[in-house]
Amino acid sequence: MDQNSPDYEFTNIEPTWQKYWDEHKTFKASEDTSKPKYYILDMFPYPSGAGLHVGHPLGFVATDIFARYKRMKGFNVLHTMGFDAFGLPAEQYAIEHGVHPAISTEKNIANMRRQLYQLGLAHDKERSISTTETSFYRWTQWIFTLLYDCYCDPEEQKAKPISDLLAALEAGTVQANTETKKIETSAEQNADVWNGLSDNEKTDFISSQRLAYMSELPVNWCPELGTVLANEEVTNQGRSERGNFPVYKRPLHQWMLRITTFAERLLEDLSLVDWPEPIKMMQRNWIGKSEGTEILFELDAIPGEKLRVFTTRADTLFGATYMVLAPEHPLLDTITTDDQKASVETYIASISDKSDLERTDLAKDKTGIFTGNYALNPVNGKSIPIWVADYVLMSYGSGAIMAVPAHDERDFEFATKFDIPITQVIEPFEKGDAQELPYSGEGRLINSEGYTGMSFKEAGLKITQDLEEKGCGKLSIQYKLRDWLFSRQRYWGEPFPILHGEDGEIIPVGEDQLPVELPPMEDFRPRSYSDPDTLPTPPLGRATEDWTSVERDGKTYRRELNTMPQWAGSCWYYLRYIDPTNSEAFCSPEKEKYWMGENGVDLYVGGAEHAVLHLLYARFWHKVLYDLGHVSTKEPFGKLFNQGYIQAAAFVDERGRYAPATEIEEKDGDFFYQGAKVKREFGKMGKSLKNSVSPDEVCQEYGADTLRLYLMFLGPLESMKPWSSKGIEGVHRFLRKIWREIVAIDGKLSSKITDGDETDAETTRLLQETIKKVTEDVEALRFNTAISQMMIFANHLQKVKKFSIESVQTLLQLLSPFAPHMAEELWNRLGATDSISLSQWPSFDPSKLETAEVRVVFQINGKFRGNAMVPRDASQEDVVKVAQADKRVIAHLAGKEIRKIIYIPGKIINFVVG
RNA sequence: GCCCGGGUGGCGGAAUGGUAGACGCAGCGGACUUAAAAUCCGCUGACCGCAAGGUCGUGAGGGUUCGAGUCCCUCCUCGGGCACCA
Repeated sequence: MDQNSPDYEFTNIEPTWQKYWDEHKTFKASEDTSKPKYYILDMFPYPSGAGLHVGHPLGFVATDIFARYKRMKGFNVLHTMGFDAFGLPAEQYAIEHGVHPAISTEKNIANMRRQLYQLGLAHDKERSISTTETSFYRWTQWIFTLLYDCYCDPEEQKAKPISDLLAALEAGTVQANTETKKIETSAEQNADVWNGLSDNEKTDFISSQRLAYMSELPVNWCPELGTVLANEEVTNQGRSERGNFPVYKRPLHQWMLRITTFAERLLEDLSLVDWPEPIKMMQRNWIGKSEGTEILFELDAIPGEKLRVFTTRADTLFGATYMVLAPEHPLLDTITTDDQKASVETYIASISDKSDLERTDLAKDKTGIFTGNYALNPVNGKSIPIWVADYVLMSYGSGAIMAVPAHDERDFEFATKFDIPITQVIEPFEKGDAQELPYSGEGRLINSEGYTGMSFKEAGLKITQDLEEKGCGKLSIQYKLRDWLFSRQRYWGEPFPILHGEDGEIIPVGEDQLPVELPPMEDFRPRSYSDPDTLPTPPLGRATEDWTSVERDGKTYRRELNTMPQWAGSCWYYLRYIDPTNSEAFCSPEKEKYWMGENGVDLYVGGAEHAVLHLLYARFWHKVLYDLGHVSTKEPFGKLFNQGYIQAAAFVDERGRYAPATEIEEKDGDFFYQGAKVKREFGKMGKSLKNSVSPDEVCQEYGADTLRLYLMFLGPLESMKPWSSKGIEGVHRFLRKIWREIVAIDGKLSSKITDGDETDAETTRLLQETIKKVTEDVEALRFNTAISQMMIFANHLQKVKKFSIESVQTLLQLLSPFAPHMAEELWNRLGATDSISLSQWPSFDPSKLETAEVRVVFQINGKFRGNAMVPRDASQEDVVKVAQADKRVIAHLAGKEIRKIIYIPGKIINFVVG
């Protein structure tokens, strides 16, 4: 394709209109309450050093089209884009390129802004922000102090200020249980317990309730990255998502966010949002709610001490033939008998050396050892041996289980290996169903004394009830979700607004002292280690004394040296778009109410890779802000849409190396690089597969309008599809076709255009159909079929001799969200003085869609045998007559008896024959 | 292993239970041109047939229905998620 085609000069047109929109602030969003609002959002992009490839704009173009459409439909649209520029990827890029992240980040943002600009996106540029700006992260820090100053009220399941808790404790309306670290409510008011506590105990208890807290817990320590990572940032191979380095569990003192207290609401409120079902499912699985029974087992040799387990199958209690403790279980030492002490210690040592990877994936074989001690089954007093095994996890339930080998695959495997008895207590309802053990299905109880014969469901409830009466059991709910590890030992992140006193006192930096700015540091690199036993050292520890040390009321404090993780900024950026320059608040309440409306963000588009991480974290923060009255919706993102990835062909040679996709020659279905045969595969576009296609190249060669159109024409937005530069000619031809129908070779308007109403009936009908189809398709984000329909109409215009200016103006309006530059240019040449982007979306007249005649298909036994035009309101009799006069129908009916006739007016007439 | 989402021409993909393959790419033939590019017209699922037309055809096999790519059951296969969560 020659970019200097004499007719359609997109190289001039596109920059002209981009400048026009800029200068006229065409897409500036303001709080115009006379119009309904529409808030459309793209997932927060990270400004990669590699720049965009054509896969990135897929979602950006989709939201742009939809936003432009909504604007033309009369909505006040908020659509902008900022940059998630803090975090590991940005910092790793800086390290790899030997640049300071502040510099590389700024450069990468500038490049990305340029790339986005040339796509003609209708963003409100004045609302663009970056998480690395102090005016932004001061509010990230502010929200952190809110989390620090809050607890979750167990009754109301609601975040409230710590001062409320203190007041309640002092008034005695709630009690502090210092054992379980739980807030308990009791009938009578009693402040004695609280008043009896020492100051330290009080502080400890309060800390144990804060939504942001410090804790020493086994965390994911990645020595090579020099930082700890959240569970979500560790692959199931036990390596870091970024860099694929080994990760070790180490108990370290870290900041955590108590997201677990919101587990139930995060689960429940999924019903409030319009999200793809698979994403909701992933969140449900991640939260992992499980209803069951908590059972207390007395210990044979240790009176008074009890072992707490959680089970979802209380009905199988009579089948519990052994117990298992997690290796980290606090009672393990107490329980282990003297003769077993040595072997247990050897066992613990053998597994503590293992990484998570070895403990889970590779260790298919169960390991464990007997502790020497026994527990008593509360239903029958039988003693049950207690083992320790690493297949039980300390982090779930109580870190101990009752093992029922007959009805649990894992327990069965373990029992078989260690010769532990297996007692069947459930048999299938239908005898003859899978009798083989382990059987984990439904059934009725056997070998269970008084419960024998009951259905498993009934028995589960009854046993739980009976245990509860005896005080050794109760219904219980467990979640897989863990608290969120929130600190990183890295430089490029938001500093914590926290000060540490010499005596261990922790105080937040006051609101008037925010932001705590990241100190400029030459040496920002993390210390990385190959020895997993080294402790992390945050780079901020090397900042100058005047930053790390702070005076408050005559006391010296040390700043928190960790930084926040990547996810912090993306938890609330959508609220800042609403009021990006506010220096008094993160967002003004009035603007928040207007733009968030009833359901929050009206459309949120992004990849499915954020299904649990970002979306769960952001929902959590939003709920806290909601509880504290800072936002007005329960959920941040009312509707979510996942766009599919764009894949591209990549070519591997014999030695497994990737050859540049641009230099591949194809011959008879085989592919060659420099004469050598290579194999084709498909993968995510990127540097490593050497198959990136930059939007810059495509824009230069075909223009942004063509790229936008092609990205949308490739296939359904939600599905994964391969990029091929071949097909792009098609949509480019379509645009040029429209151009030529409107502009003659001499640059004047085409002589085919007539003034006044459309005179051609078919053009009128097809235009109506096109308005209808495009409107419905855009509304449902089916951009590919909307484009097809416009192609059909353009092909029609080409065939007719004349068409009205009005018809073609309407077409341009339909086209304008997709190819805005060309649409503006032609709209302008047709005489308009205002932007097409501000014109009103065409509506269709259903009555004009109806034709006097309709095509009815003839079928014999459901098989197509012909068709004919009949009057729209033709009766069955009339249609039968027409059909029976058809040659093919006659042939197929010959000698057969008509048993039945099915007539669907305007569609088919079907003869059922014998 | 469990839970989702797919499988339709040479390719990307269209089809409220009602003509499978819209639209586009690629391919073939033609027009225009000194020639090319661009553009336009025609053909293009497979097989049989001069044609009219017929038979088959949406991963495989069964079923429901007058009629199934579409609904139900079983299986194969690709992609994604979770994975000792008691």
